[in-house]
Amino acid sequence: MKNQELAKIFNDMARFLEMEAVAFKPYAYQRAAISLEALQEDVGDIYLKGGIKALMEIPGIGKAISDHIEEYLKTGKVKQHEKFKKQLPIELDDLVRVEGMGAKKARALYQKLGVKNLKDLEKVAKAHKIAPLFGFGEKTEKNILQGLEFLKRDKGRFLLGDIMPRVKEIYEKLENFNQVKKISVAGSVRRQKETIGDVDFLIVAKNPKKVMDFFVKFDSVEKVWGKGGTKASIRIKDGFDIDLRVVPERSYGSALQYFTGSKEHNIATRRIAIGKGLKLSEYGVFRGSKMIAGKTEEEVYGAIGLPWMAPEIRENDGEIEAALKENLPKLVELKEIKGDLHCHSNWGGIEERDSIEKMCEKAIELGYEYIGISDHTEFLKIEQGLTGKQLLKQKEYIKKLNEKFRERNTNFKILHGCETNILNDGSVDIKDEILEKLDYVIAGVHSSMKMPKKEMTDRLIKAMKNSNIDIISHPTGRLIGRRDEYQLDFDKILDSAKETGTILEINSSPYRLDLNGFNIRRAKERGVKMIINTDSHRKEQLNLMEYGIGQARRGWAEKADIINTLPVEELMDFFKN
DNA sequence: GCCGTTTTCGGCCCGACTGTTTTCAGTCG
Repeated sequence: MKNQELAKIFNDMARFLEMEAVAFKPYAYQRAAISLEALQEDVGDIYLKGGIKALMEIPGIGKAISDHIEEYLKTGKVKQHEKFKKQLPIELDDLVRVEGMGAKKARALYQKLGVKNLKDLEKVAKAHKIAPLFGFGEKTEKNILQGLEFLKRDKGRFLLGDIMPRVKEIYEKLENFNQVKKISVAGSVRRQKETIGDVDFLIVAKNPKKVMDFFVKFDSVEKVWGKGGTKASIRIKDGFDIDLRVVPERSYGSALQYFTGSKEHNIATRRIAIGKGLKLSEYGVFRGSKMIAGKTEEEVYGAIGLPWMAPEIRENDGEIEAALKENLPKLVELKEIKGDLHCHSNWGGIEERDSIEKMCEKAIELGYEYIGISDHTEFLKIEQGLTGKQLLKQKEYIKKLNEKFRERNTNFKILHGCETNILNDGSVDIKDEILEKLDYVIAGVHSSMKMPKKEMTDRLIKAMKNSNIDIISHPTGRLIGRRDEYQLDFDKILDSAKETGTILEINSSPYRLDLNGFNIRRAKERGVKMIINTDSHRKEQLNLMEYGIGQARRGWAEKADIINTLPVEELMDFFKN
C-alpha cells in the first residue's frame, strides 16, 4: 500500500507551501493527504484499474495531485517534493511533532541557526540560542525543550480499549463536580475509533472558570498545555492528552457535533450549511446573525436538512449521501446482543482462566440468554488445547449444567463449541465425527501466518467448505499496531463465506477488532453474516463486547447482519442449516 | 490545488489560546 507514503509526501508538501506562505494550496495538499490516509483501497490498485481518471474520483484529489500520484507510482518519487526538500533540507515532519512547532518556526530556526532535525533543535535549545531570536523568547525555548522530552516518551496513538477505563474514571470525576451541568466525551473516542490520539470532553457549566481550575489540578496532570476561559488542554501521566471545552447550553449540540468530528464529516456538513445560506460552527447554525439551532445535535442536523447520524459513521465516507437519500442504516446496539459464542474456560488446565460456571455467571449478569464455550483445541499446545476426547467429556459436563439451569427455571443456556485450528492445508485439528457432535464450531488461523496470498486464501476457503465449521474467528489475523493482516484475497473470502453460509467473526478484543469497520462494511454489502464475540479468556473480558459493537457500528452493521442478536432457537437453526 | 443544490471562477471551516513582534502571527484541533 502506497497510500500512507503518499499521504506523508503530500503532508510534507503542504508544510513547505505553508512556509512559503502560499495561499490555499497547503490546505488542498493537506486534504489530499487526509483523504489518502483514510482510503482503505490501495491507491496503486485504483490507478491500475482506472488510471488518472479513477484517482481524480478520490475526494480532495484533482488533476495536479493525481499526476503526482502517477509519478510516484511509476518512479517512487515526486519531483516537486524533491525540489522542496532540496530548497529546505530539513526533517520537517519530525520537527513539527514537537508541540508548538509548526512549519514557520521550523523554517526560521533553519535559516537562523541551521536546525535541520530534532537533534539540532535540542542542541540549540539547550545552548539558549533560541530565546534571543526575533519572534521567539524564553517561554518558547522552554516549551521546545519540554516538547522534545515528551516526544522521546511518546507512545503514539493509544488503543481505545487501553484508555477507556481511564476515560470513564475522568468522566465520572468531572460529572460529579458540582459545577458541571452536562458532560459528554467527543472526538474519536465517541466515534469508537480503534486508536485514539487524544480525548475530548465537552461540558456545560454553571461557572466555566471553576471547571477549568478543577480540571487542570487533577492528580494525574503532567503538563498543562493551555488554559483559557472555555478551553483547557492537559497531558496526564498515562501519556495521553485531554482537551476540555466549556460551551454555553444553547450551543451544546453544535459543539458536540463539531468536536465529535471527524474533521472530514465537519467540512462536509459545513459545506451543506453554506449551500443553504447558513453558517454552521461549534456555536450553532446561523442565518446571518440569527441563531436557528444549536442546543441538541438532532436540532443542528435538522437545521441543515439532515437526520441525526450516529457518531461511529461520521467519517464522510458515504453517510451524508445516505442521509440525504434517507437511507441511513439502523446500527446494531449492545442491548440487542443475546450471547457471546467465543469464550474460553479453564478446561485446558490454565489457572488464570475462569470456570465455565464463572463465565456463565458473568454472562447472566450481562443479561445474555446464552453463552458459547469454545476452548482451544489440541494443536495449540501453548493454550493447552483440548483433545477430541476431552471435548466429548466437556460436552457431558455442559449438558449437566444446562439441566441445572432448567431445574432452576433459569432462562439461560450454554452452547458447546470449540475453536479449532486451521492447519496449513486448510484442514482442522479435530476430527469431523467429533465436530458434528458440538452445537457449533469456530475455526481460526493460529499458525503459519506469513503464507503467500493465494495459499492463505485457499487455506481459509477450504476450512469454510467444511460443513461442520460455522464461524471463522479473527478472520484477517491483525493485531493493531503490532501485526499486519494475513495476505488474503478478502473478496474471495467473502464470496466463499456467502456461498458456504460461514459466519465471519467480529472479534471484540481491543488488540484485534477483527474484522475491522471497513471489512465489516464490505461483508455487509455482500450479505455475509457476522457474529460479535469477545474471545474472553477470563470472565471480565466478556465486557469487551462494547468494542466489537463499536467496530460493527463503524462498519454500518445492523441487527440483521449480526447473528448473536438472535434468540437461541433461531441461532441453533441457523447453525443446522 | 480543489470544487460545484449559487458557481467552471472565486471561494476555500473557523475559533481559542499562547507568546511575543504590544496588536497579531503561529499553532492547534
